[in-house]
Formats: sequence, C-alpha cells, structure tokens
Amino acid sequence: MSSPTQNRRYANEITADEDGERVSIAGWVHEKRDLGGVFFLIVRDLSGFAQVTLHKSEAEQELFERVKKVPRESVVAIVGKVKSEKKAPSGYEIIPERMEVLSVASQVLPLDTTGKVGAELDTMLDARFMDLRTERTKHIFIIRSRVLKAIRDFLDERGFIEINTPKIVSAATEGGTALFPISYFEREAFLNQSPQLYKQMLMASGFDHVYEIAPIFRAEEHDTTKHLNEATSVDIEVAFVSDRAVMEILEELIAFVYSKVVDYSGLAKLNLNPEVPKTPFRRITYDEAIELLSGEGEEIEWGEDLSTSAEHTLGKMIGELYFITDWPCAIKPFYAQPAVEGKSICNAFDLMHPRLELASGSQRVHSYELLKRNIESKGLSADSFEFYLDAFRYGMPPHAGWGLGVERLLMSMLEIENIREVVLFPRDRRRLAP
RNA sequence: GCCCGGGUGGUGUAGCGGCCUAUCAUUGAGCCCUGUCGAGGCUCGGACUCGGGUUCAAAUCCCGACCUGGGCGCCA
Repeated sequence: MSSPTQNRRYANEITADEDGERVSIAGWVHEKRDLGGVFFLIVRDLSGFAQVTLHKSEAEQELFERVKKVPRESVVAIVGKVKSEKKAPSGYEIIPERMEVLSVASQVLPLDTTGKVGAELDTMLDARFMDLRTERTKHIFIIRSRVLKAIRDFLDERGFIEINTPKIVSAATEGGTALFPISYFEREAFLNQSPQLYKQMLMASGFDHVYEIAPIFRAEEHDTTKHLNEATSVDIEVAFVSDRAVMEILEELIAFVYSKVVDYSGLAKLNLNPEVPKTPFRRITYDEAIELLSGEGEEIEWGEDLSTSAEHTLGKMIGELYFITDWPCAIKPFYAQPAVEGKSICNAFDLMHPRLELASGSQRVHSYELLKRNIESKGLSADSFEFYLDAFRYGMPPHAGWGLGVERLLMSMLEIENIREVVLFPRDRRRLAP
C-alpha cells in the first residue's frame, strides 16, 4: 500500500471539476460535525479547509467509527474520491477510502483554533505553535513573509547588495540604547543594537548600495506595545547621495510593500482593507512639528525629542504617513550630518505613521575630523571607535541611509495593537520562552 | 523605572461580603439526529493564583508575593 501522503494535495487546489478522481490530503482535524447519519470532518492545511464527508449507510463501518473518534487537531492523511457537491463549502467534498492518523492530539486544547472563543495575547504566545493554526495568526505571518520578500525585490531591483554584518560586537556603539552583554571567550562582547557602523564602513569599500535585514537587540527595560528586545531591522546605506534621495527610496519602498500586501487574499481574514499610500509622503520640519503641537496646546521645548503623546497628537492631525525632517543635531546620533557646517540642524529624518515611528535616517558625516569631533562631543571615546573611524581616513564618499523596523511596519499596516503579535516568538522584558 | 487596572474550569467570561453546592459560552466524555458550514437537542465532568489578615461569614474587603493588561518614561 502506498504512503497516504504521496501526491498530497492542498485543500484549495482541489476543485469540483475533479469529480470522481482519487486525491490525497493531509492536515489537522479542524472540526467534526456529527449529524447522525452523515458525518463531516473538516481537515485544515496551510491552504485552507477540505470537507471530508461520510454517510453512515454507505461508508465502511470501521472507517466511519475511526473518523468519528479522532480527536480534534490530530494530524491525519486522507485518501478519497472528490465529489462535486454544491452543499459543500468549497463546492467539493472528499468521500474517504482511507484515513491514517499520523499524530493523535491530546485533549483538551490550550486554545481554540476555530475562532469561536478568543484568547489573550499571553495565552496565544504560550501556545504559539497552536495559535499559528488560527486563520488570523497564520495570515499575519504569511503577510510578514510577503513584506520581507517585497523589500528584497524592491531593493534588488535597484541594484542594492544584500550584506550580513556581525551580531556580536565589541563595546563601541553609537550610544543611546542599552546593550545585552555576552561572554565572548575571555572577553566581554555585546549583541548589536544596529548595523549602523558596519554598513557605513562598507561605503568606503565601494559597495555603494547596501541593505541588510537582520535582528537588532536592545536591552531597554521598556514595557510597551511597540517595543521588543529583539526586533528585525531593514537597513540601507547609499553612497554619493543625500538624505533626500534615501527618503525617496524609503517612501517608494513603503508604497511598494503596501501594493504587495493589498492584493493578498488572506487580508480578508484579518478584516482589513488597507490602501497603498500616495507618494511622495508629506514632509514637515521639526520646527513645523513643534509649531503644530503648540497650536494643540502641546508644548515641546526646541531641542527636545517628541514625547509619545506629541507623536500621537501629530499623527491625529496629519492622519497619514509623513516625514519629520531637519532635526536638532543634539537629539540625533553623532553620524548625522549638520545641514550647514557648525549649525545645530541636521539632515536627519524620521518616517512616522500616525501611531508610531517607523524609520529614521540621515545624511551621514563623511569627514573624518567632524565625525571624530562629534563622537567626542557626545562624550564617547574616539579610541573605541577606531575600527570605524579608520574607514573614514582613506576615501569615504558622502552617503546616507536609514533603518526601518519591520515589526512596526507590519503592525501599522495591519492595524495590530501589540507588536508581539507580529513576531513568531517575541522577546520582551519578561518573555524568553517559547 | 513610575502610575493605573486585572488574576474565577483547557479557553474566553459573569459574580465583587451571606442568595456561590459559582454564571454563561466554548472545549471534553456520552447519547439523539442524513447536509453541516459558529450545526442543533439532551446528560455528565471540569475553576475562585499563592500566603497571611479582618469578619459570625471571604471568589468578594485589607496586606504581601507571584503572574498579567494598559498608559507614561527610557528607546527605535
């Protein structure tokens, strides 16, 4: 006897046109509906659902009893004949000849996979393997995959080279966030907070368009719906261009990603109907942002970063994706290029969604002397940046770039409130397993 | 880190001093039913986070621990 999973088909590939043909499906027992004389077994696979139908009077008794007994969420392989049937949800059903139980599921289940009863996020994450069997969660991660593919397609198309930089780094970093220390043989090392220094060093190498999609680690003890301790960042760096050029790449990329998501049929399962944002995105300067906020009674002192409530207020006023440009250098990293030498405004920008910040970038300092001065003026030691600064001494072109949070992009596109929902196995202040 | 909430069957919830032998739904076990698609009907099983206190009486009030949701801060 052949393997029951040989020539296995997906549920949504089978059509009523195949009436009478023998097919093989495999998946999880989603639901069982026992009507007495007729029994329906709903089998779920990646593609969707297949209805397996048994009539008590026609089916082989032993098979009928076994099908009735198989616990929900068990893994089964079914071989049977396709029957065109208008009363079946997808226009066809399968009249089984064989059923093999490949794995019996224990009862009772840690959460409901049919969507009848909800589950709290914590319950979902504890039983993520099962949560992924629900339609909603499954589609979130299929969309995530499409988003990442769209990003790669877009950047590849424009001649970018994909790079991989180290995730274990020495102490020198751009500052700001706290790092996770790790033991590296006899030395202390850290998990990287961003590929910033490395992607910039590549600008000196002649690789003048690079991108990386990789994890970043932040040891902040933040406990919010939009922060993770391990996140995925899309970083690009481009030589011989200004901040304006990389802003254009960013907005076109975002629009392209949206266009690849809106035509995904699974969006219906999330009850979403997103629109592709129009480019170019609105641009306001930091000064204009402060003024707008002041008009709403929200006073930000010049030179201070925008508070969460300021971000929300601005977001409500603008109501779409927008850039904030011309930031005070004081609240941007040392590598942000001043608009005019010696001035306090930098060629730096943030890409904002009405609910949260998605990306930030800038024109970079490419002068060795200025960069060294900037590092020192931020209270950092130039010595520990030697490996980085060296790249600026032997021919560093002007360059610009940005970093985009994949999870934040996803949660904003899909109107998901908690960032943990768009990560398979999120890492936060408390969660280290699964 | 600060400030507010919340921990009740597997899951999601109601109850918020005595009416609790704790509600409802779903899940589980079993039975009836030949077209279900959140199937329907009937029977049964299953829970008050832990420790201390107040009280004649605690799921309910107080204290502590642990877990957890949100807002803010930090941060991207």
